[in-house]
Amino acid sequence: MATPMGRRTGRPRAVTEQAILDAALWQLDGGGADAVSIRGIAAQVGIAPNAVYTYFPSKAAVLRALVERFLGDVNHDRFIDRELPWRERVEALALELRTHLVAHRGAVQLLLGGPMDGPNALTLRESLSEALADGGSTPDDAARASYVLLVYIFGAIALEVAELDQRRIAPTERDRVSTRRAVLDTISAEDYPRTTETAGTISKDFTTEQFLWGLTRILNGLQA
Amino acid sequence: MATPMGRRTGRPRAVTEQAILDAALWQLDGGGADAVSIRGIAAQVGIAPNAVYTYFPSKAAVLRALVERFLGDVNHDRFIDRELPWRERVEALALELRTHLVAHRGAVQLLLGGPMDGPNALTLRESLSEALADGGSTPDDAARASYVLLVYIFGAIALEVAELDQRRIAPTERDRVSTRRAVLDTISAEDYPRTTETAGTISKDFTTEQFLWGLTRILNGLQA
DNA sequence: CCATAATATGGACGGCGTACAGAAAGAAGT
DNA sequence: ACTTCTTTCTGTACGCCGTCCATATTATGG
Repeated sequence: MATPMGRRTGRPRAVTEQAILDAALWQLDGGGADAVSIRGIAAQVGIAPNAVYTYFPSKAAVLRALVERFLGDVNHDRFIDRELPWRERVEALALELRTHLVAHRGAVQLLLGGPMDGPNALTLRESLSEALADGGSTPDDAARASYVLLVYIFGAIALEVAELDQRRIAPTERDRVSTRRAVLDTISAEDYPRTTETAGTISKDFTTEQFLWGLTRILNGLQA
Repeated sequence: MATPMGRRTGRPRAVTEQAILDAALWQLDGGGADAVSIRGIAAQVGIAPNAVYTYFPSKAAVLRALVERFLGDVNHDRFIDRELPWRERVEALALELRTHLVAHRGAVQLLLGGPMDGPNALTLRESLSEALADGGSTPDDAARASYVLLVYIFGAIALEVAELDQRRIAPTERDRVSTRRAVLDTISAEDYPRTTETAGTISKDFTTEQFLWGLTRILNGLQA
């Protein structure tokens, strides 16, 4: 009972949860959500696959922690500044979220796959709701409106990256299928573009404009 | 060259593509998108797993066809009726889509996972865009607006079912994880509710109201 | 120096998608 | 009717996955 705190005894850990999440994020960026595997993570950090279960109880838990980390990494600076008009703040946050989602585009599948109930997720929803309340909404309407906004932001990126991932055709696609029958294959994670390094090239042109167009319309509707 | 048409020679097929998609849909409803497996489908229709590859070139192709079938099953009746005011038509379609998505809630992951480029998907987008054009939008704006609407509809269901699936805790969740460390597990497809039979119970209460609230606000914003 | 406790590893199990080779089963040509 | 051809189906196998069990490792507290 004399030890200062925390870990008392036993073999020291070889890595950290953060290192594991780093590896997971790397795999996510490199091959999409399906490419995140316990075995891959373990290989990357240099431990046996099952050793991961000392840090997280299951793969699902790893993914949940990854989502939390992702949400914790979005830049809230411009959003926190309560001097700015509320719309500007909301738009800044939406764009910031979008930027991060495009940079780690595999994350959107994870975001939409689980309930947004982690601390960072709740903080995000809450502060978004606050900003909308500053715009004159009742607290109840602000909560609803923040939900609508989150749905739009995540949904838009989901459809966008789905369209982006399309291109590639699977290398192993024999025409076992008889004669005609035009069912084709699409994505196959063959040389998935590591978006962390190419983020700028995608977003600038059409899609951000479309995204902002919808965002402002929605905000118009929410304000009235 | 004398045969009437279609299949000319060879061993007859044991099942049909539709039977395979039926089985896939059954698995989808029973265990979510992750529970759809080639082996499971094959077992259900009574063929060897690899025989499926005579009908579809890959699992991805099966899922794509499943999405198309899903979209083809939505009821367009009230939507097609050009006598109704455009807003009513759009709302009817949105609700119809929502109903189908809640009935087969595993489908939303598939919808958002791939590009919406199948025939039925394009038809949907196009006719939605038409209705919006009836509301006075320019064709360009109507296309953008229909995109926003689809994003909202799919995104809303995605977040909704994510929250629904949460509950269950994994049966195999030892506390290997040391001492505290509060990372829990969630979904585990253990007795996944077969939504086709329970569809009515979920949607009626809070969520449809919330959905409609957002929908009308968005339509307000799109109209202005 | 020993007991204890946390962590890491080796190995295995069952399940997945799917590739390959060969067997089955009708249709067409003689 | 027999043979050939064509398509589909099956047996088998490979590599990958998540995760469990038993065991070995390596610290700390007495």
